[in-house]
Amino acid sequence: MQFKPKIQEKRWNPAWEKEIFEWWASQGLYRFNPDSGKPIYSIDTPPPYASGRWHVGGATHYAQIDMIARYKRMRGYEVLFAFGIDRNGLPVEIEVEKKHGVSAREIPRERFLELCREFLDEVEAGIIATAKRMGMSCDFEHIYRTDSPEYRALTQATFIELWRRGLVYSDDRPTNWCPVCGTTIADAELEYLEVETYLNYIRFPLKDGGSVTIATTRPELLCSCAAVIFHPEDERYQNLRDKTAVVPLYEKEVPIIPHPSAKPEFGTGVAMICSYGDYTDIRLFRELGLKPVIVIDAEGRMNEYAGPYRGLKVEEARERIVSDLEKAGYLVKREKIKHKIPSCWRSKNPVEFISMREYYLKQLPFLEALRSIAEKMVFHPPEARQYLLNWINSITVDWPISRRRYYGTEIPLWYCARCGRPHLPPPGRYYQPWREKPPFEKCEACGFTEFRGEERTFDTWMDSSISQLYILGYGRDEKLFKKTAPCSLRPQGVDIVRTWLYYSVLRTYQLLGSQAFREVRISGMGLDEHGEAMHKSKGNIIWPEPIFEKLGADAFRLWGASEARLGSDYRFSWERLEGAGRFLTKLWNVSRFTSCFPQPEEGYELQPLDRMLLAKLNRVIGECIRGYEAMDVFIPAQTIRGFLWSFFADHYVEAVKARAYNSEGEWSEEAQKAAWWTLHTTIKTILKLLAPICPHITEAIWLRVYSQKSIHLESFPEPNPEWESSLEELAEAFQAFNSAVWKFKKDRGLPLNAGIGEAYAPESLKPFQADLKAMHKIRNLRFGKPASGEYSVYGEAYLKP
RNA sequence: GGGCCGGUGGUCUAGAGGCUAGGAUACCACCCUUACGAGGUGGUGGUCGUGGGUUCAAAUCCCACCCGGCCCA
Repeated sequence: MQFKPKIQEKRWNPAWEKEIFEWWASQGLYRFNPDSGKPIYSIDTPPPYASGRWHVGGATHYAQIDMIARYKRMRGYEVLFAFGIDRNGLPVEIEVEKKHGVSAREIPRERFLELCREFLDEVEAGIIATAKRMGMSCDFEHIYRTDSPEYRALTQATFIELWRRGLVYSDDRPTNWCPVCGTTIADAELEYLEVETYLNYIRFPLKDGGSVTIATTRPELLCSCAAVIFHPEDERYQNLRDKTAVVPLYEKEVPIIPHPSAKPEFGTGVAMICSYGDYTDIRLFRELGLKPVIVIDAEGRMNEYAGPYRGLKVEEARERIVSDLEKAGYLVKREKIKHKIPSCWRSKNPVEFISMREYYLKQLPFLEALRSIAEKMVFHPPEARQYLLNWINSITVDWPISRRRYYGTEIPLWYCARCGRPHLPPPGRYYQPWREKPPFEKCEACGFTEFRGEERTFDTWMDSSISQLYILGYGRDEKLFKKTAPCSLRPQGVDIVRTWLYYSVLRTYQLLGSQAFREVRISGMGLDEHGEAMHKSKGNIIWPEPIFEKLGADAFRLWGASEARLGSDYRFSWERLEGAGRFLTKLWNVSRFTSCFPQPEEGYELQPLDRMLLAKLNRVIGECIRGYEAMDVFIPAQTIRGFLWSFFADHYVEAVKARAYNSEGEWSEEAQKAAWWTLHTTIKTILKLLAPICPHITEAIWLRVYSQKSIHLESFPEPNPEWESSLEELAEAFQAFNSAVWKFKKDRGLPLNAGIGEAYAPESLKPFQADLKAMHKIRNLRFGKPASGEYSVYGEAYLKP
């Protein structure tokens, strides 16, 4: 009998991946059908931010999410695997300003928005192309964009709802303000940069005589000093208790208070509390009930409270006041120090804490409820929950949601031009108050008929934090929303737990009183070869496209799955990527070998060797399910690789070859067919187990050998109780015996296909007698230990040439 | 400064009290075997970050420290 492989090509060619993707697309394989009757599994895929392409870390992240989606589909779910593009926010504005050399504040707003849109379209196209090239199975026919009128209308509608419920307020508050960017900065956007500055030692006279020296890096804030603190256990200053200090130059009396926030080792151990030099100041003003005086304006200049320094920039005022203090004899000394100051993440400029009227969304009243929701959601890995809890526990102020920016969702408000009363439009459509006429006739308070449109936009997290509500149809398709909420899965990186995850959980609770997600998957960060995060500014970004060209998307995906346990950071490595590529070659060839043989449906009689393999295969199936259910694709990737390569190919296939070919007719037809059946059953199972991770190559093999229909329409394998067998326990002894024989031949300089005269194998391997004999070409195969004679001994194997 | 995570052959990774610390990759040697040389087989290579402690027994638990990462202040 002649055996010809159905798979003709000797190697897997990654270039075929594109055709396979097209074939899927032409069938609409991944189209979401809410009416299929299957249970719905919804995935709130992170909408990638369209300011730049994906690097390998980003691409890996999305590839892993795709594996989960494909697994869930094979488990019988109707998977809502959304794909959106996040297009709101500051980074896009910065890129556009750079690219066109314009300033958003200086060109007409309409024109600026247009430039942003052009830029976003370009970047978006690149991201989508990459997503498709990776074989992602999201619904590309329904991509959403966070800057679309539909999306922004929903953001605005949710704001209107929260406003009506009294959760939005505007307030004078110390706000992180970047004088360079001219915008408020959310706490989440601050960066702490180390800078060199002077620490100034300033003598404060005491009201009852004597003096105390304080140390400060912000002498220009002297005019806003409201208290002086020392550490309660600092023995040097116990005599200061209940004393009053006099602020130099301003002659203002302030209390001296013992407080643990004072660091005895910093400066003199005595500090002044001003409004506002840093977060400690803000906290203490609140805690001690002090009255703040704001002395810096929006341009970063001193105001009238600074007296003679009015109109000066902060840095100028600092130099001037230091020299004035020196002249007046208050400056004790100056020291150069390095310290970390809160800075604008964009301009790297120190932020000032100034008072601005901004909109806030209440979050403090919800923290307790959010903690209990965090406990209810299932986290993968479980310890990732702590990231969210830590963040919730550290929140002390409400969320500032208004931004003085341009490319974002507009705050839907108009103000009466006479009395200033804010008016909300009805929810439903997208409003741009800065360019539109208000949808009302006259002020409900004073009856005036002219209005001023709000010019500010929302913090972009106001948009992003409703992505899952948007994809589930909230406010747009109530029928769908009823079916799908809460969202099944939020997959995201660990770096945005405190923003995206937290805000989503908060907003959903505020709007619906319920939990946003059933499950949350938190993955680690993709790092470069040296274990460092990839940043444009560092110049260490690795792009995935050359990898797709050279090794293909499947090799990349397999690498991305095999690199680290869920939650751990993973490093890029070409070496290891190539290793993944070699595994695909192995898979291809072992499938090619199997494809030589017919696929019997009956008339086969499983041999012990076959039953051992199937029992092990059961174990592999169980392990893969366990891994996918834990959302940790590392587990199936490693399990499949180890089984297919180190056991199936190296041991089972080598052993069963003789029986499968049966060229001497030594085996019965039933035994030969059993080899064929087992080979095909194993390959089919492995292909399905691996299909979520390597969707292209498994499809290519599937279509060549097993079916006209896509493998991705198959059900995921389940362990088969009939395959359970105690023969599985013999696997190790079987491998050990094979290794012994191979080593024996190697030691004697014999080729592996050389014959052996006589061999003793462990008694337990007797069931495999015929296969072992043929596999190693042993003329006399016995079991147990030889009574006498000269043998080479390898463990439990006794061998004679 | 705080929290969390990590440190295992040259490189990467598994192991969460008890088999000879498993695997990948690289390296070396051998084998051109009726799927695969982009193969196969075998092998060299480890003070499990450092120092203490608990235990009959520690890579694993505890303490301190060092290094790296992420997040926060």
